[in-house]
Amino acid sequence: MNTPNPDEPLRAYAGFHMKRAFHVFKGDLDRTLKEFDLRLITYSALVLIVDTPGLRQAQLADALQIERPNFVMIIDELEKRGLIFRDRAPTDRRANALKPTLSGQALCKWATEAVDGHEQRVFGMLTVMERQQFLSVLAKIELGSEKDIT
Amino acid sequence: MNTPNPDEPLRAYAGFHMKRAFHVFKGDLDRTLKEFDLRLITYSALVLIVDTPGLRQAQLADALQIERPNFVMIIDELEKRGLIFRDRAPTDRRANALKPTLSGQALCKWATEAVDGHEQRVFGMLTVMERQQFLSVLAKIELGSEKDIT
DNA sequence: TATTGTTATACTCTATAACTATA
DNA sequence: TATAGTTATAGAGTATAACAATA
Repeated sequence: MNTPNPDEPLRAYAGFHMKRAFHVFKGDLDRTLKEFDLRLITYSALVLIVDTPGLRQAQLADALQIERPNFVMIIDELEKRGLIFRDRAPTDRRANALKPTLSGQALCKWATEAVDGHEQRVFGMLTVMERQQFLSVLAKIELGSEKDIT
Repeated sequence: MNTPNPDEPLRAYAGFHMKRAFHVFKGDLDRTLKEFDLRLITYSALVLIVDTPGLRQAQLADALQIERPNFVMIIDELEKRGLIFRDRAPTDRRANALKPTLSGQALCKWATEAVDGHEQRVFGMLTVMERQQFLSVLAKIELGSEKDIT
């Protein structure tokens, strides 16, 4: 503890490196999505609406792990651009069924191709097996939180 | 793209899972550090000052990858609590040499023990090899950003 | 009474311009 | 003139309380 080592200036604790790696990753992803005037959160919402149309806002916000009030602005943004629209849910007049427009589906497809390119850039130096194992560890960490909520 | 699959509601692109895993990870780490009235960034700064005392603020901010203006408040916070102090650099009266106090060293040690426990919790379900490979991939992603700055 | 979407708000984190004192 | 630390500020991202419409 009290013997600084110039060869190892940063103590190797995971939280620090996880933050830095996420920062690098997000930087490249943000640059990639900026071409389409999307952010990580708006792209995530668009993908989800394209893949599973008809869900209500609360369900989407829950899937994206963001608070409902913050989701309103995100949906506003996508709707103003004509990428998705709020449809009245037939069974519950309080709820909005979120659905993609044709141009929303098209943009989602183009952006996803660019995101594939981004993943090639960021994961390019990894073997296929390293990449799979990395994603599997991410999934395990995500699930780890659920066991805490006892 | 247009065929939603209820079994796979979330398309598996890495950025989304990286964000969620980081969120879970940071949540547990924040809860751990709260015991010591520390945040990830103040803990990181304290560790760095304890391990390599005498560095100036710009060097620390650079190592922590945060902007110099934002680092001032962090140092203020640690100094007010008597965990570190700003010493005048002998060769340059503009610069501050950052050094830990005895109580700063003690708190760093206790907090680090708690952080070790946090890593056991979050990585507990991984094998030693999975954990090593995960950290090695994080390091590779971090380094990936340096090759972009050509 | 509870829930959906919404508004307003506040707090953290991050990024940039500009000042001061030294070099 | 350039740099170290600082101040002020603005923009994201995130979290909570409270309201109207509906269940």
